[in-house]
Amino acid sequence: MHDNPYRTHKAGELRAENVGEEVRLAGWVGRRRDHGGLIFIDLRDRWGITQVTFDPEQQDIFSTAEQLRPEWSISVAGEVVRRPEGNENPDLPTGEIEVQVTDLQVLSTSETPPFEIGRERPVDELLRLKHRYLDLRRPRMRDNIIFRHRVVKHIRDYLSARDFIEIETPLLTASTPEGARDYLVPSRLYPSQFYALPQSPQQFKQLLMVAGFERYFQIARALRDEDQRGDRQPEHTQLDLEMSYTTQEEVLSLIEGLYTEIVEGLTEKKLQSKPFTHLTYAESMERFGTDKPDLRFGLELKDISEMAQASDFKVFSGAVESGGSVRGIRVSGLGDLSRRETDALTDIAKDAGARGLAFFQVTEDSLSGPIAKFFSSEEQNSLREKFDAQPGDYLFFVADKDPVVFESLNRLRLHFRDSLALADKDTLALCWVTDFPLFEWNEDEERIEPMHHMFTMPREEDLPLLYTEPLKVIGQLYDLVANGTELASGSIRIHRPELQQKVFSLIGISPEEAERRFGAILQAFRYGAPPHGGIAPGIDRLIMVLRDEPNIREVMAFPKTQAARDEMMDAPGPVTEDQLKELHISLRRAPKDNPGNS
RNA sequence: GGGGGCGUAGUUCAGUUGGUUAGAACGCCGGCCUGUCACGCCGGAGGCCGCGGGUUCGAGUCCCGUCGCUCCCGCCA
Repeated sequence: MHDNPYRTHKAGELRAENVGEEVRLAGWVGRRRDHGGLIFIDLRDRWGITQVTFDPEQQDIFSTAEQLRPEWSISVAGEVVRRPEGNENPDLPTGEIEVQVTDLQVLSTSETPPFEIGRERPVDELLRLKHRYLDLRRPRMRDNIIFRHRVVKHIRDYLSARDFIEIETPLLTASTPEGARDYLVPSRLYPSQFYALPQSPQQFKQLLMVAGFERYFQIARALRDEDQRGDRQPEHTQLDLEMSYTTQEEVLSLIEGLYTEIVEGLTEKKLQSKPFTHLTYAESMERFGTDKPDLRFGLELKDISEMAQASDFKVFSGAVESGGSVRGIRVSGLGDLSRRETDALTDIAKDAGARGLAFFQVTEDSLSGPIAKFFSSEEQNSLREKFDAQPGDYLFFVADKDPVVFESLNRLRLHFRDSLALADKDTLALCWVTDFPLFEWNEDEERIEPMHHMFTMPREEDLPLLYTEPLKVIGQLYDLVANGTELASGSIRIHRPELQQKVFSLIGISPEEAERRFGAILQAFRYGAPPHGGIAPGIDRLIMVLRDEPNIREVMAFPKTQAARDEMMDAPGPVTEDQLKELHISLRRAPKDNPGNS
């Protein structure tokens, strides 16, 4: 084996036991401390930092060292020496030693970077993205990307050890107008026709089950042409997974084992519950007002509809009589709220569609607040008991249709989580939410639509309901939720063509349309399709949660801006006339100049 | 598509009721310094106040427009 001309060791690995060794290191100049007669450089590579020293007795080297500037790429050779007594740096793994440089090679110089690499401070997002290669040198980003690799490697090992095989599915495929907007790719060979980039490999993985691979996974890119969020990018990565002859319980325990290993093996976080909590959709809504509850803290919803209906407060009784409900939460530790503060809380409820927010403050022997006068002392006492309320607590209520009540109380609950710091950030509350309804009612279009996707298998015992009350059918659907973030979503699939046809007809897809849009999968199911099911955990969100990152960009090497631009490569951008001609495309208007700051 | 926040030195920010020459810290450049590790000390350079228009004797500051970044709603089976 040839000796590497640049280095013999990594900058993070030298320790006291290496003292006396002749080593060579390569990396970037980090902070430099020039004392005139002695120069210290923090040499940084992917693995860490080693302090190297330059002594004026080596004249040539010393005068070169005086020229060194941050982010120059250098290689140095020298002896590992123990630092003088009292000069160790306990903050550095390599802090007991340093390298006395006897040879210095400048491999390349650097302009002054647009932002400091070694200092953790906020930098304008656009500047970071334009110089992503520099942003990625910063320890936070470097560690996130390396951590991500370790998680993905663990996933591959875990699944490979259980007979799963990784199979790639196409990036160029057919458009499926249902769901998110597709990214389209024009076809050169077929004028006026387009490929679509996959929103997920859903149909391919089911076809792989028909093909007999039994256990498939893929670290797959999924693309959706929709507007961004803090946890949504145009392309994201999911662990796509599917099994034949399986059950919901089997899928859940497979993923639970994987996530337990990842959390316990790769992070400092602790799991709130092992095994993970299981909630039905109905229970999750009832207790938390959402199907992705943060279980690290209380503030659970309670239903007081019965009492509210009998009360003199028309807002309450009216809501129940028109088919809605009245629910509330108890919050401690708020002190005395000012008008401004209660208004702000009311705005949170209103943003979620509520018409207002009713509240009481609990006193020594009753309730106080603007609406307390509508409630008899018996009613006030029963409210206090229902919520186990102590003096000083606040009770907040929303009266409306159920979806509005749930959404507004959910938002209030999350607001108090953050404002009162109720959730321990080192705890990971992983939770399965199951038994989702198969369908939901679309108010706008006045039709039934699938809650998850149209290939989901109903519960066996609910099959008859498909013909009588389809909205009551529970699907074999499951989500994995971590601290209020949805991490994964999956289902047992339909594998019998006639059942699939029934579901299509319920959601208004004719046999002809079904054949046209889902022909391959329907046809495949006629050839002895095995029962199968799977799940698709999002990788980016998992890394976000495990690294406490507030934004998905922090866990992706090359993300796009909120406006879906790649500011480094300057994409999207115009193409040449020739390219357009080959694609049989003529533009209605010339492309805008690329946006800039001027 | 809608709403909020932001845009001032290379970077992060401050900038009073509109008022003379737009500041700080870090970074950068130069000098001094042999045990620093956020090294220290001295000195210096660096500004189309995002862009365009308006109000005004006078605009970083007020108004209108526009561009960009960002957060949220819609959207995302």
